[in-house]
Amino acid sequence: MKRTILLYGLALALLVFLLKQLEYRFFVRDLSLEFYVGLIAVFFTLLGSWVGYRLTQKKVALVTTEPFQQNSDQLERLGISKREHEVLGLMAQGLSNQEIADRLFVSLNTIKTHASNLFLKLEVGRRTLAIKKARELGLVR
Amino acid sequence: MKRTILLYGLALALLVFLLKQLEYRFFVRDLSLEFYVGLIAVFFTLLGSWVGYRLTQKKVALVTTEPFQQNSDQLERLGISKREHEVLGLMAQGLSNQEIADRLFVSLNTIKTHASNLFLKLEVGRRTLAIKKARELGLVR
DNA sequence: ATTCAAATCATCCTTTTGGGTGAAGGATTT
DNA sequence: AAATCCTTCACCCAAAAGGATGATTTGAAT
Repeated sequence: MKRTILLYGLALALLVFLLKQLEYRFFVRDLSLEFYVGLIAVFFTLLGSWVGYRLTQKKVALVTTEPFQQNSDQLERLGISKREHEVLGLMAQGLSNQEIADRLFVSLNTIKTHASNLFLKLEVGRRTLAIKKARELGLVR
Repeated sequence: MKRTILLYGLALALLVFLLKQLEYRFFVRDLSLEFYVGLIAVFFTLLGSWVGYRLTQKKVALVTTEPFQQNSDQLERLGISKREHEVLGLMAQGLSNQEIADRLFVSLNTIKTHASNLFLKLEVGRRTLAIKKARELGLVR
């Protein structure tokens, strides 16, 4: 970002310098104002859209390669505990309640309780919908 | 897109017009060239990055809503029929077998048969795993 | 010390899913 | 015509998931 601003400033300075040179060396005052405006407009339009492209590209890259930074807010908002989040993650990987129970060294009933609470907090009535919603909210994966 | 180009042209024309007016009414030739350049640069930088944002936004939307071209090969490879694929899609949206049956105007048993065949072809034993695998193979969504 | 949320487990009961098998009608291919 | 595939549906049975409720323990906050 700092590099971008720096480049921008340099480009601006360079352009002003070039125009000044033109002005004194070739009496370019005779050139129409439209010409100036057009030249600068084209230049900065290109620069501007390049910058815009750069900025959005970074955002896209973040989204696609690292879709994980917002889950905390949502987790807190929905009141999902650490353990519940853990269960939710294993659920999203396609594990059955029994497999989750074995993995976490607790009973099947415990996982069923966690699952029920998760469904309440996510406002869904089915495991598949819970997984879908959790993914959409960025809570898992 | 045409609207964008049109807006762009109008903005450029408007700016030239305004500068012309300034030039004749207030002898702005006395104002420094740097002022001109700066003004136009800021204006077109904003316009340019707005356009750039617009363009990339569309690209992003396309990417996120349409990541689809490879499923056909996998579908054929796994021998998944049209109807089965349809059921798979509704499954991935979190619908229950009963809901899928209602949606497709067939009986619950029919959907269960499709589901069982899908699990065989996808080599999974659970609905959640089928959804996960289907997603990974690009068969749905 | 009391309160409170989180985590654990249980029991009972219903619904959903999944597995296995069979079968009938339709379309396509051989 | 026969074979094959797709789609549809049925029945039976078992496993998994889900809903409701209550209880115990533990750790953190008040």
